[in-house]
Amino acid sequence: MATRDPGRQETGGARAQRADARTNRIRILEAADEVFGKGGESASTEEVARLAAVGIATVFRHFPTKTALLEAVLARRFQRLHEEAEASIASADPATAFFDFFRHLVLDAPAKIAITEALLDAGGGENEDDEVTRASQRLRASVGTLLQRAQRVGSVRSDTALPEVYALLVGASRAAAHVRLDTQARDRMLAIVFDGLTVQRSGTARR
Amino acid sequence: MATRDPGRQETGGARAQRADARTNRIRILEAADEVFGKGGESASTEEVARLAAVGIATVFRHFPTKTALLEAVLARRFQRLHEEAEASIASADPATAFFDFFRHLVLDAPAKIAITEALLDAGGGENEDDEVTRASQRLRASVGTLLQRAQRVGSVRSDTALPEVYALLVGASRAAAHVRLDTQARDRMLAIVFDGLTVQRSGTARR
Amino acid sequence: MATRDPGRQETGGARAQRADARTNRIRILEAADEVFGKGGESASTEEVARLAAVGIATVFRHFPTKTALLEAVLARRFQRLHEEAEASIASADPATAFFDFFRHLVLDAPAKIAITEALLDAGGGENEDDEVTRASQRLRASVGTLLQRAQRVGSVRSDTALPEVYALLVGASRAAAHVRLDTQARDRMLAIVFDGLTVQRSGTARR
Amino acid sequence: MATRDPGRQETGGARAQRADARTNRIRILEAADEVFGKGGESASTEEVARLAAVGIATVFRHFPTKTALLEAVLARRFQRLHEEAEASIASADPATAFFDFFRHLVLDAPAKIAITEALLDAGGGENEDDEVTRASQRLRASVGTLLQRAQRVGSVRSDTALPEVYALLVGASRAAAHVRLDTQARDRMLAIVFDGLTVQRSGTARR
DNA sequence: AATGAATGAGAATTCATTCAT
DNA sequence: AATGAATGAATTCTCATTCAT
Repeated sequence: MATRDPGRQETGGARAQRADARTNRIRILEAADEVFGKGGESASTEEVARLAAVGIATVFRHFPTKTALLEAVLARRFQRLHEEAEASIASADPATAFFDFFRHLVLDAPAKIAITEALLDAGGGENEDDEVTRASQRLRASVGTLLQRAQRVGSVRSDTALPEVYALLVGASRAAAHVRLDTQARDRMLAIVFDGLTVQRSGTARR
Repeated sequence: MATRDPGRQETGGARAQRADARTNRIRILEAADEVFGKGGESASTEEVARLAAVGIATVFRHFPTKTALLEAVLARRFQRLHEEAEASIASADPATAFFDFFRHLVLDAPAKIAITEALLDAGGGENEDDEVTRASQRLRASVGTLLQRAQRVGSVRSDTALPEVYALLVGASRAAAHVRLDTQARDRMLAIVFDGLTVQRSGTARR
Repeated sequence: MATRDPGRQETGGARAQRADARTNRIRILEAADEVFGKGGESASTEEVARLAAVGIATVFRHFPTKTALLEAVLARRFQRLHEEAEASIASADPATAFFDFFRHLVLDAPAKIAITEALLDAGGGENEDDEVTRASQRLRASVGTLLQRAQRVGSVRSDTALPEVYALLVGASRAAAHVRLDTQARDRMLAIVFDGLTVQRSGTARR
Repeated sequence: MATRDPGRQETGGARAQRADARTNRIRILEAADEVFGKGGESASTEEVARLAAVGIATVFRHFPTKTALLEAVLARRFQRLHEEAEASIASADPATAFFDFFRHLVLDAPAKIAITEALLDAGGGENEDDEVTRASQRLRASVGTLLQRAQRVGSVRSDTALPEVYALLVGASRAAAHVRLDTQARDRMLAIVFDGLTVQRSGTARR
């Protein structure tokens, strides 16, 4: 199904083939992202192959097990979020950067449910040394940077740390993804969290 | 396979047959709660049977499909939370009732991951008329009552409504269940949310 | 579910019970006749119990296996047809008796598909010595008598014998039961068979 | 499990993969024909796989449901009979063609019980638009042609039509398949039917 | 490197039959 | 004698993974 034009191999055979393979790899990853995004991890690998328009064996050539494929999808998602966070860090003032990234994640969550599913399961103190974990930790580190900078300029209360902020980010995203919220309710939810992140003194009487 | 332990009969022969069935039903539900709690809905019914120490057919006699079993488990969870919420309403002052129930849910979440999974997926505007939905809506209604009472006494800001509060409840629970948080981080997370729920004016400059 | 009034046992305990049992036996047989008639032998025994309004265990008490139940149903059907055939023999002139019985079976077949199913499978040279076989052979014998008498008065050609006549009877019934035939076509089918049974010399040129 | 006998490749390597699949498909169909022929539709798909010497999943790859497999078997049977009928039409004089085809079906029936089972259930006024129905109707149409031609040359009485003739064909076949008939009885049965089909005036006095 | 066919290990579900009351 | 619960074996179908081309 993939172009296997023999003529192309004449000049730089191996390279041509690899380009082909790389194309397929990406097609498969994108298909997998969509399929697992919709059907959860219990969606079938065959479905991925179909959407990617490659044979099932090709999927397994690129990713030796279904788990490997899932991990690659996750790692890619983490990587992207990490890059977005890094872009935020580079481009904007600390407060805007932090809150915008937070809001961005929450707003996008319903469209990419599975992303936040992934975020959840690969959050904090991992131990495995695989690509997913590393990508997840890169993202976490970026969020840490965003947080620190916002705290340094006084836009986020100083008596809070990354673990709970990350947890809130994850939780709010998942909530937005699963619970049906209209635009205004979602904004109000964010307002609550943002207010809570801004307030200086922790609540008094309520317990 | 079922423990036909004669010792069990000691409490009174007459209650036997029917009681046995009821016992099994509960054993199955509890096994299912645990199995689906850990493995998600994709865990196998056979596993449930094994844990409940009954034959597979017994599971299907009590719950004609896997879906029915899942729904029974969910409904039971919702019902319990609903009862806890109602107890809160009855027993405590509005502010304590609301915040304690919120905290209670979040603290228990890690131990009962699957509960919050369930909360997530069966949250808001349902349409089906099954037992799960009704149980879910009863819980939601209880939370609504808790919220209103806390607002009436001024312990929760008045410019917020059930949808986002419920979403936050769900989100915080899930976050606590999945992301590894130590006790202090968890408390700080709650502090942020509670502060956000307490503040009267929605934040100004940050956006 | 069946009346288990202990008071009734006082006068002639055993007898009373048996009457109960006999009633149930018949209810079960009738239910089985209907259930297997519609769903074929692959219909479930539980369905029979439900229709008979007895517990499943009661069915198995009366008929130790599903096969036994099936056989009892069959035997009963054969027995009834046998009785009808015998009644024909007793009451009518030989020609009418034979052709009417033939037609009667064919006309009734669509309503009682399963009867003819049974007829088919238990036709000729049986060897087992069970009740079904004996009942089947009684029916066959009756048809034999009907045939001989019709032949003796010259209404059926003399160069034909029971096996093929019985086969035709069975075949025509099954055809009428399964193939959708309107009334006229059914009559024409019978006319063909009856003409064939009447003609004296077997066809000449056709081959 | 599949006979991956290398010897089979001798005819030409290139045709391999696809050809293997086609071979398997046919093997499965033939196995299914036999298995369902003997055990009826309630025979198990696993049995078919075993007889075809392929894995169970291979059966389901070729025929996605058991029903699909059954239909394929039926369609194939109808198609073959249709082709035989067409061959008759092409090759022989009308009377011989008609009566030979009729006899042929009846003689073969005992060897292929299930064929006549199929004939029975998929005979006349169908409504579904699947392959089985179409194949069945092609056969029926062929028999219609055979009949008309035989009528046109006066070998079959003119006051009869396809429905009852088809029903007789089916009925005689089923009878021959199930009721144990020796050769002579079978011939006499055919003689009766053929005589009935030949006679011009429908019977007088008998009723 | 890519493909589609093949495969066995489950998974849900049904059923005849047995047990305890 | 009657009942309903319990059971394991069987059945249809799915899926990740391997093979041969």
